[in-house]
Amino acid sequence: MSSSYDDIKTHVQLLISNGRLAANQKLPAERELAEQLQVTRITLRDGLNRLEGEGLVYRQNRRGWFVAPNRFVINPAQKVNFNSMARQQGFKPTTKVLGFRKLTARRDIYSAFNANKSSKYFEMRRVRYLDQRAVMVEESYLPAERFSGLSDLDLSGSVTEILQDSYAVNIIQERCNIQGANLELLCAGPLGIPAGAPSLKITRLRFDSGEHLIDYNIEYWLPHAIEMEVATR
Amino acid sequence: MSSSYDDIKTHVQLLISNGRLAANQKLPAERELAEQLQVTRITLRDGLNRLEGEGLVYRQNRRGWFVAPNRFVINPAQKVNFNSMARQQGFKPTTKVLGFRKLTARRDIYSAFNANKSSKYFEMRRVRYLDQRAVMVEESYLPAERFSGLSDLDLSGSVTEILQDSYAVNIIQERCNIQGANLELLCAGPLGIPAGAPSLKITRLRFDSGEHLIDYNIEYWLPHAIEMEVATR
DNA sequence: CAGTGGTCTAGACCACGAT
DNA sequence: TCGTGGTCTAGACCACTGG
Repeated sequence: MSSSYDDIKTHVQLLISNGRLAANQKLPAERELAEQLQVTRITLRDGLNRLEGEGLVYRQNRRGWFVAPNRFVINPAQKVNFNSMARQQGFKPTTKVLGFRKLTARRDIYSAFNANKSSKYFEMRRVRYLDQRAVMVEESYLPAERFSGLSDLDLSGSVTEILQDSYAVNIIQERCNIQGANLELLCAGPLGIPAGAPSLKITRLRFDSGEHLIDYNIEYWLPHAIEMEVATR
Repeated sequence: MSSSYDDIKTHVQLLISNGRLAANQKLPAERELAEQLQVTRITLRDGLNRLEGEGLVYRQNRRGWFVAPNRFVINPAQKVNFNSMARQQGFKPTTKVLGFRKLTARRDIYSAFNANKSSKYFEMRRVRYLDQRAVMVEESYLPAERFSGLSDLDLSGSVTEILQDSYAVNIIQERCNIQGANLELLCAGPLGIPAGAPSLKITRLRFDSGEHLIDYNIEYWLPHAIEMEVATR
């Protein structure tokens, strides 16, 4: 009843636990592992995909397979600050702004804002890293006329803080939707994985004290890099 | 830049949207689809796996591929009642009890209960169906001495209601942890999918008014059968 | 029992990363 | 440029499902 997957798992765990490989270090090449295990590359890759699903390893486009570190814990029911949460958990967070532009938004966006088709929005796209590993791509949409001058500010930090400090807007309510979704090329690229790979898609609608929608936010997380905590009473 | 995946997706979407195939109906056999598309079975299966990731189709062990219905919306931050929520969304929910036994619990369980190694628990395992499709396996652990006689009750409904009606215990607080996890055979079997398939694992710690842990609950959901809503202020 | 999906072999070519 | 991962071909055998 032992499958070749079990062999692969055992083998990789040995490589890791022998102390030879620490978190974020690269595994041997697929062809070499397949040789060591006497299986075909396709079988080996099936196994690695499963190990990825267990959070043991992760991949990067055409660079190889790496030992996965501990999961990052996020709390979607909080006005999270990515940077401080990451540091609390012993990660070194960084952010790269992929793009910023003004646009007439897609239907799902302007209808969420309860606005009409011709209304203008800022779109901001960013990648978030933990210890140099890209783990999330984020798309934010904010009404353009309300936040004029936004592009002049430092956009690598927390949007919540920018809104507070520069526009005196406080987010006090959120509605999140969480689902598994495949990545389009536009998001898969910055994450360094192939298009079509699975992700955890978190859509946040963030409201101010007047119950007005302020920030329409979509996050695509590597599904095995994180776990979520939600507490309620 | 068109990949064979795009062809497969287009082809399957045509089959569905042509009205020939409604929700929960079976697709043609893999070999037949591969023939129609002039690709190998392994390539076709890669494509179907991706379509599954997009929530378009789902599989059942050695039975075939089916057209996926709409996602079921769950709210982990609520004392959910699976049956009534499902009916609200137009599904026909059913439940099967897989097993019920008294045991000395695993370490993660008795330590969550802040109890010692020799304490006894009831373990209840159930499968939940929506329109005959298995979508979730649930494992509940409850302290045995507090809920004696539990096995004599009807266990196919809501645990929350049983606790209320028969033991006058009210759940007023919950802590959830949500993560992607691969399925062990014990859970994959009842869901009709192969071991190692991905799932969304929701662990709930459910407390009464005295902040005592009452119910230690683990749910394994088909990741593409559901989406989650979380609201906060 | 026939046909299906699940798993595996043994190759191949291409595009991109590192150097 | 060389080696890597990403993708694909063309088969095979087994375990299980369904009639």
